Amino acid sequence: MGVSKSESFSVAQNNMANVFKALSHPARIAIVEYLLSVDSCICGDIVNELPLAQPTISQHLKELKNANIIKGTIDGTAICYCLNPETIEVIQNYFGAISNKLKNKCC
Amino acid sequence: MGVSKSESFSVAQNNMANVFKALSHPARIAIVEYLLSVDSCICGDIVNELPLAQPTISQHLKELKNANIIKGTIDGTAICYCLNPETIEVIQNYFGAISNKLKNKCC
DNA sequence: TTTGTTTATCGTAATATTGCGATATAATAA
DNA sequence: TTATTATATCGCAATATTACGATAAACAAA
Repeated sequence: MGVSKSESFSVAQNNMANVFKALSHPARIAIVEYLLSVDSCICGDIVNELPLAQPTISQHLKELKNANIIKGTIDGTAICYCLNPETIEVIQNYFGAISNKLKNKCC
Repeated sequence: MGVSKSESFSVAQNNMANVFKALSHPARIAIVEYLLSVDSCICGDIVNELPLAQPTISQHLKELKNANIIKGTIDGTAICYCLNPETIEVIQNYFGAISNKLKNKCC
């Protein structure tokens, strides 16, 4: 027991769950909001913004990257992280469809 | 360590993270999609739809309820679950705002 | 080359999540 | 009352997540 029975669900369901899992931690929400708040994509000072150690931030960034929520491009010594509009759109479309179906229901 | 440092983040950030945490498991995505697919709100047969035991489903429903993603109303012996449009709207607005801000950025 | 800067990875302790059998609770039916 | 039905809770084992110190890797500057 204790194993998530992901094989029992569709690939699409697992994909959506993974995107939401990446967003299921306040630190990662804070990272997303920080990336939105800065003008350019010259990041890397996230460590100075959040009350977490550098390895912890690096780990959170990795999870956001794996879920395609952010993209990282190498810029000399630093790495430039920014949000991936494609994944934001996927999420928007998912909830847009839910919203439309909900309108035709009794609830 | 291993404690999620949620006190270090804003209430709003924690709230959004909690909503996404509720959606971060394929079984809960499957429950949401099932609730959308049935015509009425007369539910409770989710146990027959998903390959999980009744206590497990009950636990997943509790998490969706705690995150205000679904509502349950008592209907005799059964309980009628349905999606909560308010929370769906909150999520839509969140990504709508992200999308708008992203349009004005270099990425 | 050596030094400094930036990010990633390893290892590990603390804690949280997942799944389910057993059991409890609550309401209806006989 | 005693079933029956539907859902919730308890308790526990297996596994996953979180956080961070130590360290590595990659690159630029001196």
